[in-house]
Amino acid sequence: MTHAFLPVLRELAEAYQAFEAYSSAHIRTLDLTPPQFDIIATLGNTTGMPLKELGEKTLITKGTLTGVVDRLTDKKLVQRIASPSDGRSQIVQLTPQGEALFAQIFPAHLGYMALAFTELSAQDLVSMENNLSRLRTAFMAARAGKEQA
Amino acid sequence: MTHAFLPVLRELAEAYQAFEAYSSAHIRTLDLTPPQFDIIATLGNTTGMPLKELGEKTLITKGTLTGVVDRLTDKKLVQRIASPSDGRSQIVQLTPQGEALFAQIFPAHLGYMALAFTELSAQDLVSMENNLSRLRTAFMAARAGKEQA
DNA sequence: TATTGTTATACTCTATAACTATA
DNA sequence: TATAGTTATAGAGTATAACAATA
Repeated sequence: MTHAFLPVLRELAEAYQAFEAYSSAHIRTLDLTPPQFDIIATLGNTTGMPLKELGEKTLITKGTLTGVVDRLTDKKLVQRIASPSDGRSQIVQLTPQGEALFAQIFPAHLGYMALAFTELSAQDLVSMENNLSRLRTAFMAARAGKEQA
Repeated sequence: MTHAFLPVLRELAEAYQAFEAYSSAHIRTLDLTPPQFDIIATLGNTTGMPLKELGEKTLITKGTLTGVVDRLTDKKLVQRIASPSDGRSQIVQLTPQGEALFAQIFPAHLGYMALAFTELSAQDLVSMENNLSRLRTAFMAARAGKEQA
């Protein structure tokens, strides 16, 4: 049995691309890019967080994150404030406009995504969640193994 | 039960990102980008194909594809030849150097990817493949539903 | 010395549309 | 008229490294 994992890789890539295509079609109608939406969604219902933490949650590296946050600042959706506890740190938070946008589009986006799941049972969802979690763990373990080698 | 699908979306995104991070770490050591590797892998063991077909298989749109193929041509890894049957069509194929590179790196990449699957059983793989296929189908059906609406 | 964030560089990909040359 | 591919445009994300301010 050689490379029986190949169909899994192919299906993973295709499932993700189908998700991404479906999701981003909606996001682009909101005049946001997927990374910008990710940041708005991450900052929603919080009082803000340092750029470092925002980068960890969205998997955007710091050099890139500065640019994405700049563009959201130009749109008046987020703002930077100095951290009270660390002079090196900038806290990013939604502006009132950003909060209003979040309150409007986040539920709408969930409703849009829900349309894709109407044919799947609760059992299906649990099974998928477990399988995907194991897959993620497998890649992370392999990467960690490579690092120490 | 509201939005029970959300963990599935999160796990899908994280599993894909873990896969992408692991896979592309190897690809970058080969001095290729992921789209470039995708093209080399698609052209390997073929006699070439029109840009249109290459775009369909790699999910790269035609305007972008011209640029990616240009960069691979600069590296002497692929070449364009005129289609014998359709004067509008260009066929892209690996050069001898491209074929040599494919023969060298494709098995190496499979071996690298296999390291991530050592802990998963054949049953696991079948289950994952089925779940991912259903997920992809769900997104594609939702997108098709939106289009006709 | 180490860390947070910005800046700079150079590239790669993306979306979109206009354009050409064939069909 | 429609299709294959190129070109043009403008943006947006990526990797990387050097840098300033602060810890």
